[in-house]
Amino acid sequence: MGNDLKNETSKDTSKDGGSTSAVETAYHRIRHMILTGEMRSGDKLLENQLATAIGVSRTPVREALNRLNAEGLVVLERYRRGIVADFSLNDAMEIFRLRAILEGHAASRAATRISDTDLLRLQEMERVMEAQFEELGWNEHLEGFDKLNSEFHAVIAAAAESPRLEKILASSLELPASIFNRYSEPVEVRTRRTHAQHREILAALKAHNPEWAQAAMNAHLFSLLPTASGSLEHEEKS
Amino acid sequence: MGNDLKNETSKDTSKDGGSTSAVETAYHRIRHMILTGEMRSGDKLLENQLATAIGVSRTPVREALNRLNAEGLVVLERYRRGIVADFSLNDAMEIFRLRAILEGHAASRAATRISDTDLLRLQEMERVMEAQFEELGWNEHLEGFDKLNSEFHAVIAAAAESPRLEKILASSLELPASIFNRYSEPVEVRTRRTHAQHREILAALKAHNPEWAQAAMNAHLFSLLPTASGSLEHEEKS
DNA sequence: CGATCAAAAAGTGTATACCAATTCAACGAA
DNA sequence: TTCGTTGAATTGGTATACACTTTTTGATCG
Repeated sequence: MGNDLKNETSKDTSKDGGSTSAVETAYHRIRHMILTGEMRSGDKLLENQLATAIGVSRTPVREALNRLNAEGLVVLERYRRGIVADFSLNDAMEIFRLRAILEGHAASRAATRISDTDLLRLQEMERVMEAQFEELGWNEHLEGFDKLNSEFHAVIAAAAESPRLEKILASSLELPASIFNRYSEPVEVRTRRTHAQHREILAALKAHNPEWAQAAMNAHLFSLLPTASGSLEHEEKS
Repeated sequence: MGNDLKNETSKDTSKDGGSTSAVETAYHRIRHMILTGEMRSGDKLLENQLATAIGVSRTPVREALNRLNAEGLVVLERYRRGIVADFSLNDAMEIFRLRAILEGHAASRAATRISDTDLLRLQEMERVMEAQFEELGWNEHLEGFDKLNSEFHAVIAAAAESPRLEKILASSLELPASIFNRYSEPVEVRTRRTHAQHREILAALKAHNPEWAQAAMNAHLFSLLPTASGSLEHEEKS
């Protein structure tokens, strides 16, 4: 299309390409800050401050905050400034309980639907996760692990071919990594077990056995669920 | 600037009272139109037109549309006008499958947590539903039934004491009544069965028996799930 | 010194105007 | 018919203004 510009106002000439919308930018930036722990529970989220920091106006920031509020990562109350949500031990337990139910169901459906190429992708992801762990050790592998792990679960959720299920898992049951690490067992305890469980889930999917896949996924997630015994120490830090 | 217009343009917007925000007003109005079938799948949702119709500005209408989009009732694509979402048979089946899983879990939890006053509320609701049916007959009772039925399920979801579960059920798994009626068995077939199932759920909750409550709720929802006979309609998305 | 309360400051909710990017619809040509 | 083309319509986003509410500040009082 030979589109000749009639009025190149030479204003901002934004280099960001414009392909991603301003809300998307704001949403991902803020979400990332929360999930990685760059922002902590209770931190203030001021619309103007975020807008200038991200480089957009208040409007898309407000939309992003609303989405994050709906997802439970941000608490918004009328006329009050937003704050990063606080996750108690009970919240973490609830999230893992629901994830166990829903991802178990997803694994069950995925077992009879997943493609061979997706199976290979999962296998490769797990291989890389384990290789990084061997190479980097107990703690250094975490940042890469989190990303691959999310992707591993996301591939299974997508293979379930249930768009609402996929959306719920992706948007309503996230927990900031910092919170997860606070309530979970130490890395040393859970890493090897997680890899074994991933391998078992993969085996069940390869066998196209829905019950096995569901059970393996359930076991995996329930094993991550923080124990109720820790209810004594949930008001540790302020 | 004639900033003289207070608020409450011609219509008093019913009994809401003035304390609700403009987004809430817009959200509930549009949502109601979709769920009751006043707007049908594919209908256009123009921001300006909705804004003037509801009596607010574009800004809150946009927020409302975004929320409805996230809930799956509205389809928004960039620069395109919003349309009321279309629900295929597969969509209806998916929704009831997920509701069965999640409301079954909710019923299980509710069985050991529900208060006596909530049990009485449920009993009363069911009594009214059945009385209205006896009085009004097969079709005339529907509009009142839908409301009470939603409330019945909502009370159980709330009694589960799992806020995220409650929110997911309330916001991500709704189906417009018109769609439900299109895909479901005719009223005559399902009404008596529904009342019997409600009574059974109530009995299980009264007995504080989680497994029974879960099974009864599952049976209830699966019995409403449209039959898979017409399995492959293509639902094209591009 | 600390509690209380009212005014000032800060922040959100909404309206409005405006423009760019894109879609939508009507028209005309091959 | 079926294509492009083109102008109108619509959304995405910025900016500004202001009402309403919360939050902070600061003065006053016990």
